[in-house]
Amino acid sequence: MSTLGFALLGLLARRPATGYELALQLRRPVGYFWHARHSQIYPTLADLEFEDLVTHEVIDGPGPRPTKRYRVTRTGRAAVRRWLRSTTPEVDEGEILVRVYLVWLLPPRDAVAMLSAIKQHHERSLQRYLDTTGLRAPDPAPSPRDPLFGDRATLEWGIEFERGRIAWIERTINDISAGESRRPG
Amino acid sequence: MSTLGFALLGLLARRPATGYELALQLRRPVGYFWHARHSQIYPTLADLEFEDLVTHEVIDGPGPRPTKRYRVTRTGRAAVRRWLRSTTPEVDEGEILVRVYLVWLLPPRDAVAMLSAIKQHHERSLQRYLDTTGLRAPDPAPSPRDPLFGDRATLEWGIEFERGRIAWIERTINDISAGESRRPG
DNA sequence: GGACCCATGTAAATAGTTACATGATTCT
DNA sequence: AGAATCATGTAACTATTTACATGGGTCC
Repeated sequence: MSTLGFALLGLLARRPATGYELALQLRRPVGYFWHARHSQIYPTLADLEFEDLVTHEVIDGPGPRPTKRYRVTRTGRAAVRRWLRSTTPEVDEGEILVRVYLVWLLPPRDAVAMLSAIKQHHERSLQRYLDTTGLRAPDPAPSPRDPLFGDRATLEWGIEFERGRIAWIERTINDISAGESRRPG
Repeated sequence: MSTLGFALLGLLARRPATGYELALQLRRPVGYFWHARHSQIYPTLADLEFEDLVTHEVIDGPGPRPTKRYRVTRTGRAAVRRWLRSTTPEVDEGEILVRVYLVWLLPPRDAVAMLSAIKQHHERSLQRYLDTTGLRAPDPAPSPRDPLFGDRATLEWGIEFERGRIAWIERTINDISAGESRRPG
């Protein structure tokens, strides 16, 4: 199952919605750069329904076709949670934001475990970048007409990106701990 | 023409190379997260050759098929430069790193212009995120079992990402200016 | 003998974008 | 009258990944 499928299940776990409403929510991404269009969403909803992860009821609405309100099934809810708990050593970039967006579906302990796994992934990437010696802080600095200028600039971005990610994940983990201690469950 | 096509032209502008060598260079991305596999690279090289942007000579090497060393043509060089100079209001994310990687192909003035256009794009995105009120610093902080927790966390990431990008582009622009004044062209 | 590197390709599948198609209602 | 919003779908295309296929040379 695709990331989009889980994203839709997660959104439907908040409240039932039509495909159109889901498309609106995924149009401008909450959280950088994960989005989807209606042309991807409608077929995916049909797939989810085929697998009994969602159901729909027809409600009245405009348009030449019936308006469908989808809701996630018990199986569907379990499927997202199972996916969120399954940690893989290599985490796909597109997937990460969706996982964090759905972090509220897990009990705090599992949520922290998932975030830690993602953090480790970024720590490995950062280390790889830092190990790329010879390119960082070369002396003299490469001229802006030298190919090395491009190498160095993009490498610096990679390092900054990974550091930002790691810091953000650490803050999110802390927020979970703080929230958990405030209302112990 | 695809981003990959321009990436290959840019790499070949450094030095002639075989498809295999290009694949090695694009396998682990110099600069976060732009990469390509050989199965995409070989057909793209054929396309580039069809459009007279690259040529090849057969050299000896292993393997059941002839080993080809590609080099960029004069037309090809002009095509990358034209692409780099063409600024569009919306810049595709995947494209940005490739553009910066190839920034050395442009005279400093044009390079700065391109980077400024990309910076503006990120400034607009940042503003959109900052305008998403109600989600930032809500009081009380959302519980980690509340969907709003996911909303807030991913929004914070978006803001951080855009700020990091803008700072990085500004530094790169400064580096170009510094490099240019050191060796005036 | 088996794994790995060199080297080039194709095929099949998934993911994602853009464009086509329909039609009522509400706003300007 | 024209545009925008609600609402659902399909078709065609591009981008990307994974797997298949071949075969020599080197290293263990």
